[in-house]
Amino acid sequence: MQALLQNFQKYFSFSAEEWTLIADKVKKQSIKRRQKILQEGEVCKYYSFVVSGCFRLYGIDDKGDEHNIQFAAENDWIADIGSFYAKKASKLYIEAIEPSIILQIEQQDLYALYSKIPKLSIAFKVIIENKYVELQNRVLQNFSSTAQQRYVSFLEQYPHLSNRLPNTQIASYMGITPEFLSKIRKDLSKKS
Amino acid sequence: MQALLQNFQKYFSFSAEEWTLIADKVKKQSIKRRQKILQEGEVCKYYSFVVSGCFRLYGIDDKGDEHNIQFAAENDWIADIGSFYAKKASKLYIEAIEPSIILQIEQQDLYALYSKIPKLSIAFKVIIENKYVELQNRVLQNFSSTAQQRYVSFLEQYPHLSNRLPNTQIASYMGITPEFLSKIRKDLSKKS
DNA sequence: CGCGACGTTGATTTGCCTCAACGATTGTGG
DNA sequence: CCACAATCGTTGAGGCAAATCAACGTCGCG
Repeated sequence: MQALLQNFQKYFSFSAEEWTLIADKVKKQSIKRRQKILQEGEVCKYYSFVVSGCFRLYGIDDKGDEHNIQFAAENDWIADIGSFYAKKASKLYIEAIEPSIILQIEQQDLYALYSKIPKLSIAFKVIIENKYVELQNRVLQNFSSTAQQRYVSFLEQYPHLSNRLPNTQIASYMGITPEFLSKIRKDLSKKS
Repeated sequence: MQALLQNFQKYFSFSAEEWTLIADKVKKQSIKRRQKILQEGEVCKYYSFVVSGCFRLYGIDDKGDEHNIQFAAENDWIADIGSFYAKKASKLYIEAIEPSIILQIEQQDLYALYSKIPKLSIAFKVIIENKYVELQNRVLQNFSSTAQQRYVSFLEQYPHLSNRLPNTQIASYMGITPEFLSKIRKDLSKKS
């Protein structure tokens, strides 16, 4: 719970009373490796804060291939935003890549807190703004760089992820096949 | 100004006093075709609401090629979110594709309004959530479909854009060359 | 131990790009 | 109002980045 508090206070300071209100609605969960906290067809009921471990948000296409949209490790948030806010059935999955501990808050509880603590809605606005900018940069990069360049900048941008994720997952995030990522890695090792 | 009010009230109802506060900070602008309201290196000072006309948000890569990130036509919002909130120099451009009329609000004015009218920050949170979901779907689609499939769904998803945008701009949005889009259009016309 | 996830390699194929050229349309300055 | 330039859409030949398919070795785990 301390982790959540510290993370929030990076953006905004909450009073003790405000903090009590929030903490009251937050539930701690232990999640096993490969366990899914969201499946296609379900409504995404929770916004989840990762205390420890690592998750991926992904979709499955018509051919049955998986495509990673986002990773979330320590101090990051994860949810299917579209499903969460519209209360619509999700087309995505959220799965633990490692054994993890998370804090979850339900949609209606979060909304209730928004009206009691306006600052909280701004905090969540900031969270999503940052994620939006990240996604936007990713779209731009996908359009303007080769897979090799994108892989190198992935390593630079997410060192805390790249040294613990299987290459299969990184390939899926980059939108390439694991085979091709393997070739990229080979080429890079030759160069140095 | 009526356009803005109607658009806002789709999400939230503001009182007359709240509305006065907001309207007071909003400036109307006429923008010519090809005129830029944001250039690389500038800080994005304004969140802009499109009353009439059409804009594109784009970046230029190392090779000098342009890549469209987003379009905004009537009743849509446009800004470089990253630059706007962090007050950092933008790497992007916003350009009018048609002669346009917009309503602009400055960053510090918007922030001041957030604290006076908490509902407003939630409204802007909703706006960005919707844009986030749109971007996320786009990333997924780019990974799982061919350019032809993506073009067909672009036509379906944005009929109000596809019938007024030059194909060059659509190609740039899709991340393909105009030449290849031309071939896709040819193939599609054969089929039907 | 045996199975499934993971990483790698090679041969072949394909989706899309590059470059070059050409009409048609638009728009703009003289 | 015309002439010329710029933008736009299209076509074709050739090339490259990445996918596909198949095979194989390794490792961790039930």
